[in-house]
Amino acid sequence: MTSPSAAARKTTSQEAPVGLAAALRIAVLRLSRRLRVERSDEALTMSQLSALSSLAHEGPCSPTTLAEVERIQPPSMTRIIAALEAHGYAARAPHPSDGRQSVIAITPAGAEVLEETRRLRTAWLVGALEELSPAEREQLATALPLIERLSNH
Amino acid sequence: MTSPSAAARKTTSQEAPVGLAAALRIAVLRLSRRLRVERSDEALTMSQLSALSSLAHEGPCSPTTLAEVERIQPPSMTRIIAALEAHGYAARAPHPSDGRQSVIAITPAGAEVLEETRRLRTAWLVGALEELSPAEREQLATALPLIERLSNH
DNA sequence: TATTGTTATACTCTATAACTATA
DNA sequence: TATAGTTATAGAGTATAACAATA
Repeated sequence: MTSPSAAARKTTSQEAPVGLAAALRIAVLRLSRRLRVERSDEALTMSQLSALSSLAHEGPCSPTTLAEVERIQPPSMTRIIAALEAHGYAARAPHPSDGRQSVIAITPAGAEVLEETRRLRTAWLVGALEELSPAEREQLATALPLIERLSNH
Repeated sequence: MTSPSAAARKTTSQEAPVGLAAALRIAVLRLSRRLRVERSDEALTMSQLSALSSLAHEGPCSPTTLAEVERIQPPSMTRIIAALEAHGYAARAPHPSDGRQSVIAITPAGAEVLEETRRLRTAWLVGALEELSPAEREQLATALPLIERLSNH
């Protein structure tokens, strides 16, 4: 299905939006493939960058909390944090009162690389977005919170 | 970044839509995670289903053509086709005039499972979409072709 | 020589199960 | 006993490099 949007649009206002679901699934798969390929720098992977971004947003928190925010399992987060620590972009401290927990915090280097990587990493996507018209970018921005709501369903 | 849409909207109509790019990247990563998790049946993976869908859309074609349509490298497509053949959902025939090429075609069983899996696989997403209003689904359907254009950039 | 496709290998991302340490 | 986190292991998905067969 090279262009599933026709089927998507057809069923939009119907009661069971199966066509829209199928088209969205494929569109998201393909764009995520492209985004993985188009990371030119080798510093941070997408998952690491997303976790670092969440860490900046949440403030210092436990690995489990971060796993919940990222909607992955704790063992997966263990590996991501290990990579961020190895790069010096996150630091671990013991929890003041609960010896089982760790507190993960973003480092100044992490905050710096986050800002810089955001610029570099999104360069391809920015280039692609610049080929859309302002009105089309507005349509995309309108749809983004809807996609976020789907992820939280 | 739990809700990047505010930043996204803010920069939408500016010349360099960096905020929109960053938000879209994260939204796509998270929704693709959810979609991977929410495949309850174990019959076909997302990549296999997408390839089978492309095969149905393109008609019989070579592995290289299919790899180009799916925007992955030929060795990756080799594995996907092998899985589809093992399931009996795709069949391989020699090219009539070029001995180097194979012609891959979807089988009746493949077409059947494609239709059935589409229904089952998208059940979660359909459920999520049904919590949007018809107007919001319309907004999403409007944005979908834009996402497709980004993937083809 | 150029093209098609496969095999070999490696890396990322993620999961579940089992374990340790602490509460 | 329950919770936080790690380690061990496995599987999907993808890539590059090297190869074989054919044009």
